[in-house]
Amino acid sequence: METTRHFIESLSRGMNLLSTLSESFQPLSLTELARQLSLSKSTVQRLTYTLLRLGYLDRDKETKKFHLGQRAMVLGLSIVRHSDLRKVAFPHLEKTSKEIGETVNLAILDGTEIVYVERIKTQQILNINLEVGSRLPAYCTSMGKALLAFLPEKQLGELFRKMTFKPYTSNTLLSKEALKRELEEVRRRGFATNNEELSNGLRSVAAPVRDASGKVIAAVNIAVPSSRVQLKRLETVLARKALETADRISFTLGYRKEAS
Amino acid sequence: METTRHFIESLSRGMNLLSTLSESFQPLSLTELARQLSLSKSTVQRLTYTLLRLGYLDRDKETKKFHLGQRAMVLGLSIVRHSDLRKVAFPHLEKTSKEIGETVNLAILDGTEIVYVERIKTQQILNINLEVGSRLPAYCTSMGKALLAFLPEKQLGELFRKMTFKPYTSNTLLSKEALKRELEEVRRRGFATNNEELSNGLRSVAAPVRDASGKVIAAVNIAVPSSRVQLKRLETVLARKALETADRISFTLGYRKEAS
DNA sequence: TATCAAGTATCGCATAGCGATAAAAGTATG
DNA sequence: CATACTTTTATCGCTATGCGATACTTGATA
Repeated sequence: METTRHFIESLSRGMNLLSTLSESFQPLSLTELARQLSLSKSTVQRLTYTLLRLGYLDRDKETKKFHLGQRAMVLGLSIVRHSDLRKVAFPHLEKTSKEIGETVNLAILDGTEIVYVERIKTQQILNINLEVGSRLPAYCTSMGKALLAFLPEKQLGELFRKMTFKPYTSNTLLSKEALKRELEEVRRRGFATNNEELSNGLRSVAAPVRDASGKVIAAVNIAVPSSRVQLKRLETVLARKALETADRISFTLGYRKEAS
Repeated sequence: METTRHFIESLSRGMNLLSTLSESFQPLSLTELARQLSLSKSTVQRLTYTLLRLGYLDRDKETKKFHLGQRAMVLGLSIVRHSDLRKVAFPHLEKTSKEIGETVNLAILDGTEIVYVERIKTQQILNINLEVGSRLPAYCTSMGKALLAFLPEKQLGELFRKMTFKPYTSNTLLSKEALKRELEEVRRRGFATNNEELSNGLRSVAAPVRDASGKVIAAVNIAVPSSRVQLKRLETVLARKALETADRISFTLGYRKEAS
């Protein structure tokens, strides 16, 4: 198959534009979009014209900046609603949260970041504000590490090339070598921890969720305030809970351990 | 401006395909997509190839059917997360739900249907299963009627042409004439009711939410079991609550009544 | 085994989409 | 208010991109 003649460049560009705007915290101008997408202004003009016409974008009359339109909202809601992963995982997450009385999360990997798919929050106050759709760096989050650990070597190598390490706390891993060792530990134990690496006062433990083919597609974690949960309890009791939850979800998704 | 030369047909087709699949309850084959989209198989082959390559679609190895991919999930989550309407409305919905102890919803109009944007559910059991992203016909729902009532004549006329009326209950409105009279009543009173028109045992009252320009962009409703709430209470006490909630959201979105 | 349908692959073609550019509009400054 | 600069809007020649028709392969069924 002549693959280059099957790839529609203009569709790809349109999707990139929509994705860029969906991750932007403020409306963007035509010139800024052209800059971020490395496209000519006239190309972006046509892309935005098309998406405006279709209702995926809207435009502020005064500032001329673009933001997402109603059809994008409808699309986003439909996508999230029909997500099998989220539907399957929700009852399991809820069960675990009720059993242990802690916040339980589900996330997927996008590039070098995790994206939160679902959150079951307890009433405890945590000191970072997260919601469904929030993104965090993978390297200093338990779910991120659980996802990175089971990537194919080649893909992991590519992501390493893109990673920049930032010292959030004195515990944050700051080099590829340190992260590699950590990921080996994750593979050995089957779960990943975050010991105040993203934020002081926050610990978590995560386990990988597998689909029917055995591929790790998501991660579940249990997040706790450090003041209440010691690292030892995290790595034993709560790790077991995270693993059980991930296994239940994986089973519902069709994963069978014997088959791998 | 030469608008036809600015509209990118292939981008439009790709968005339509993605939208179709996001609203489908099961995976779709290449042939079925071509049928639904009225495109040639080879065009759909290229569209799907592109979206597969970008990660927006995935494909089952055995059935060859397409379903949404991980990047679609990321996109959907980002869109929903950054929705101003939802962020603005949530605290107001929550406040009202706490005050009256009933289920409160927010929805937008897409074609002849409403799409649920947010739901604050109480513990009471209701006999239809709805979630964020769910769609219902506009003509027999209070939020649908609140949205239809304030559409421009031309747009409303176009939607009337697309509507098919189905007798969900003995109360369901079954003709354009009846719906037109109902929408006049909505405009007169400023709110819309659903008196067991969609489902026996269910009543609701809805009020329109306006953006800064005064355009009705969403609707809020309060949904109750018929057994507990008489129509008279719905049209007085709860209608006032719905209107107040909608007004608070509208105000936060920048709508100023004096300006219109 | 023959038939039919779905999926995959090819290719000629013309117009769809591109980018360079010009014109218009908006903003900032002295 | 004039000028300079930036952004947005509009135009147009050009070519390669995307199209659809079609052929080929694969899979299912009677």
